[in-house]
Amino acid sequence: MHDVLPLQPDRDPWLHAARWRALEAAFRDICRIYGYREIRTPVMESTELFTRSIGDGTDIVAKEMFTFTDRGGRSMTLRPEGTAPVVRALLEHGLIAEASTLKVYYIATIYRYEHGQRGRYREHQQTGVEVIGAQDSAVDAEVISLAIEFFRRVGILDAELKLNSVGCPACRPEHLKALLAFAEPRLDAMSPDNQRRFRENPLRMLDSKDPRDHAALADAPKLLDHLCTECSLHFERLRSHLSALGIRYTLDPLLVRGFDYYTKTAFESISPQLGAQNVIGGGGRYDGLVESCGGKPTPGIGFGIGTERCLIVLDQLNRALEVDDETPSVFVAAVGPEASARAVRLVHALRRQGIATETDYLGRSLKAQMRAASRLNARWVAIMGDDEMARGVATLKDMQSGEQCEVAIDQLEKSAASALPPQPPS
RNA sequence: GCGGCUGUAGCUCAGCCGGUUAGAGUGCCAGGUUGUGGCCCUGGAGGUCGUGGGUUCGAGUCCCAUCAGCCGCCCCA
Repeated sequence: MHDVLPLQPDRDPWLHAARWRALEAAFRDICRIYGYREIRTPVMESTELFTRSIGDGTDIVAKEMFTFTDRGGRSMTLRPEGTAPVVRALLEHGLIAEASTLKVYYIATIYRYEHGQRGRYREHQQTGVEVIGAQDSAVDAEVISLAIEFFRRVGILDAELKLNSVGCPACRPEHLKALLAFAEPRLDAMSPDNQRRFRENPLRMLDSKDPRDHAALADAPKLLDHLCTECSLHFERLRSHLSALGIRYTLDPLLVRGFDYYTKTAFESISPQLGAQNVIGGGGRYDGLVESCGGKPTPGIGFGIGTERCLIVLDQLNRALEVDDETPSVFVAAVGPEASARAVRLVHALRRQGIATETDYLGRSLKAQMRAASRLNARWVAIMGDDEMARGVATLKDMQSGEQCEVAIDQLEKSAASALPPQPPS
């Protein structure tokens, strides 16, 4: 968990709220271009939604959920992922219709009970999309290209795409049988970790980092070699779409995702900037999920992107997102009680005209106020002291050129645009 | 959930084999300019030494616990 701050911290620029706004704006924009609409769902759901959809045996369900019992005795869980709640909401509101396609995006806070470290937080944010109702591999290509295009736009230029197919309920058991048969006689040669995986999650044996496991399983049966004709065809078409779009990827037969509901297409984007937490986005197809949530059999596909990880990658790459302007146009510097009282009205009048205006409330010296204005990068300072009060004017200083002139306060309040000197193109 | 490292001023960090008033840089405030920013000079404020116990005549320093952060594993965004 971490705070997102109003000013840019020296050490971790990515904690600056302005960067979060910029990244979210870029995501919303790319979603608009691709035709996705926003959905927002509650942060907590019935626990059963996740145990049913993600799968009992997965790490997330087994040990990473924030679960509690509410006063009515129901088991509730802070959402550990974005897809299941979206499917639940769309079903509940009857938005999933036959022979139609629904495309949504979300920006959501996600909770996982695990040990934090850089890039991995118990509370973090994911942006994601879901497409419900289409099984065409062209949709897989669209979803992947949306993610890639997002990375490109925000400046994550080193993202690598890994692709795999995890098959479907028709072909997966075949492969699993073959894998178990292959692995069993070799168990003694493998690491304790992999002996555990053999029982709990055999697919994960394949991407072990232990050299012993690598050697023992080098010739293990690959998922891709056991795909049924439907899955195989789907995968081939997706690959040809991706190459048509010029999207580069590496085939990773060992890529396995952490949720049980995935079928066919699985993909991940990784960035070498991140160390152990190098996955910045991942997703896949889930053709059985809608049905298991109580709907009619309906295909679906989506992905999630980690906001924190993207922002950290950008820090590492030393790339600054273009953030919105938070600098004031005018800083009103009043000296003395009479001028300060008058300044309250001037500040209000300027703001009414849509001019970003700041002022000082500490009764500091003019020098200190000038320094504050300079630090805020204010374009102009309106100086009001006893001299000015006596004549109903303010001294207007151009902080770039250092030139100053006098302007009637009344005029500033009525029409500041005409009173302020024309702004030179910056 | 497992293993390792680190917690001293707002920030980045010094602080010797335990020794008396805990330092620097930067930032902040003020003055030098009796009403004018950025540069420079001078001064000032600011610290429960993460927290709680223990050892000791004496603990920022050693020991234990705890919390937080970081690195790796597991897993994942």
